[in-house]
Amino acid sequence: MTGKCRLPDTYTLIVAEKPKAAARIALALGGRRASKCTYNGVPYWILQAENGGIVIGSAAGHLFGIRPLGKGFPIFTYEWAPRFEVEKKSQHIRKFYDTLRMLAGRASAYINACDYDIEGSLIGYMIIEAFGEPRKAYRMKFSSLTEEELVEAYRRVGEIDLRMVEAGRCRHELDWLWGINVSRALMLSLRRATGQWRVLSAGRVQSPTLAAAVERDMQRRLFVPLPLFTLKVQVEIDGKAYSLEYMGGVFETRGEAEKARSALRKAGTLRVVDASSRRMLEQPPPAFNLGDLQMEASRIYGLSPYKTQRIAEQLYLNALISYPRTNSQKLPSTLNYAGILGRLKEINDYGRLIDTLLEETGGKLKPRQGRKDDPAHPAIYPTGRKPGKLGRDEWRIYDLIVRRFMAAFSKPHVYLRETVIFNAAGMRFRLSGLRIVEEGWRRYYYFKKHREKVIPRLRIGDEVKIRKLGISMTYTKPPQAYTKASLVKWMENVGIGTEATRARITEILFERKYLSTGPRGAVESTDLGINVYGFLKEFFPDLVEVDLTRRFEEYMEQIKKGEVSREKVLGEAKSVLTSLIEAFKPRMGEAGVQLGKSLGLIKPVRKCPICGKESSPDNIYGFCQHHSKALRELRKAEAEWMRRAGIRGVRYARMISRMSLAGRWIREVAGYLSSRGT
DNA sequence: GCAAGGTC
Ligand SMILES: [Zn+2]
Repeated sequence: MTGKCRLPDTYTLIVAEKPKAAARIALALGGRRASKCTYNGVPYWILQAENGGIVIGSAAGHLFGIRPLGKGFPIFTYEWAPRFEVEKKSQHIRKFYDTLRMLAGRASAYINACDYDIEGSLIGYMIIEAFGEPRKAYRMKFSSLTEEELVEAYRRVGEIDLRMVEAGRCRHELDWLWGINVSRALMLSLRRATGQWRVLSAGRVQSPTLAAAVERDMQRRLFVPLPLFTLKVQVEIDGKAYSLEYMGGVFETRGEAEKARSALRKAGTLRVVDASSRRMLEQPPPAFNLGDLQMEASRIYGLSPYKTQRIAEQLYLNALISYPRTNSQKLPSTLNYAGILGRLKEINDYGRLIDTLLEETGGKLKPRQGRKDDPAHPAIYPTGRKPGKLGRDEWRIYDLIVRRFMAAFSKPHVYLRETVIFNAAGMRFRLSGLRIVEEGWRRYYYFKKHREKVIPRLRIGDEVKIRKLGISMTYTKPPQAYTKASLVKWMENVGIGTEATRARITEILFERKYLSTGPRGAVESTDLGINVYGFLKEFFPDLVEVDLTRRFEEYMEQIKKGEVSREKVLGEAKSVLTSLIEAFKPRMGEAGVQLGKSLGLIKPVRKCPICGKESSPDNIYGFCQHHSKALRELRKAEAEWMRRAGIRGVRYARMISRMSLAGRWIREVAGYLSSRGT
């Protein structure tokens, strides 16, 4: 270390959460006077201010983690230790750790400048506690990394936020206590019953997510479609055929549909009672937050949310896009939009499009802002830096972000919704057309298809002849399957996990083989998943509820306000866990047998003739519990099928067994019954 | 080996 990289005799060490933030802080406080240095490849900055030296170093997220003290179950003893000692995969942390230790050794004061939330407070404090002196610690508070805000935050640097630190520690420790203990309960149960060891897990975020996925999949597997009838009316206008939509919806029974059809047949013609055209505006979508990006990448390219996230993180590290782990749909007003668009013009694909955008807006660049916000980061936007060679999927994600950014400045998409309403025999029918007036933002972000449909001009009083008239039988539809992306969206909507963890945590459920994906990315539950969910609901019901996160959040708020101590909250959690575990222990083996059976490790006493799993004692065919349930659902729906369509018995069973809309267990049971003629 | 949360 010579010259500009020699540490000043006295200096304040500013600890940032990540190198990119450290760079922004150095730039804001020192401008060109800040010298960038490296130690083991980790950057830090030195600058001389009026009131002494400043050194800016960086963490890389959490440098400390929890490890158990001792063995066994339950386990309530643990300690905080360097991350690279706790997790093998965290070796890259070491060089950040070493650099901060080196920088902290000779500092005379410390400023925690990590993100202003409980995690950031903890990250910075643990470093200062380990390498420095908490008595000389201060806190910088800011919600964005703009120069003005950083300068102001430094000027107003305050006392260290010990309560925030306590809340952060408490959150980690609570998650650890619940997660590790209940995961061990699962694994020990299985081992007690089968002698086998296998990784199983449960946690505050993953388990409610498992519950949501299993519940939805069960509804689908047990779904019996019911018949519905609609009128199919085709008219001829100027020699062209058009299909009309019956505005009364659907008929439940064939009888009602037939009555309507004969009335219509008698009328023979339809009279136009209303013809209108409505101008519709579709506002531009706001710039992406991570969840929206993951949803769109899944919808358009079939990319999993985790893959999308990893790509976005890489684009961010290559300075092509802003910070991606954000919930915000808002672009900062301080951003130089014209500058970014000007640089994006250099990229072939966007040159002409950006010309159009600048012309269209007349240079007035005001983005559409979304509703969702984030305490520390704006929506995702391109930096304008020209990308090198990107892979196919990398380009796709980058392109989505750029186009969505452009679209945010554009005008509404305008179209005409044309509607003609017909009447005959007291029934109403509709013919709808769509004409695009102005492409607007869809010119830039064209991934949502909008099809034009031309319909003839008609006036009130016009009569048209019915050309074809029929009844078609349709069916009620099962609830939509989750995809990985919609499961992540579900987590976002109920407020569990964070941008950084949601996709990763859903992947854990697939890794554990609790869930799998079927056709078109449909999330399906496995037998193991269903049984792990059953286990948790029975012995640790708190853990499958989203509400546990709400309770955690309330505790953290109370700790932040100083209304309750970390020790008190942890003490309560331990006592709740202790009593749940005491109730669970005597039934550990029995619970393990269920898990063992779901994995095929324990032979059933009596086999379900359909799937070979353990028979349910109350079922005359010897079906397992799932197929017994399916049988009950099938019987329940039979009366309804008879009433609506006059179908029952073997014909009913045969029909259902071939319907792809019917749930899998339902089809299997129907197939079994129809092959036996019952 | 088990969680969830930071970031590389
Ligand atoms: Zn079965």
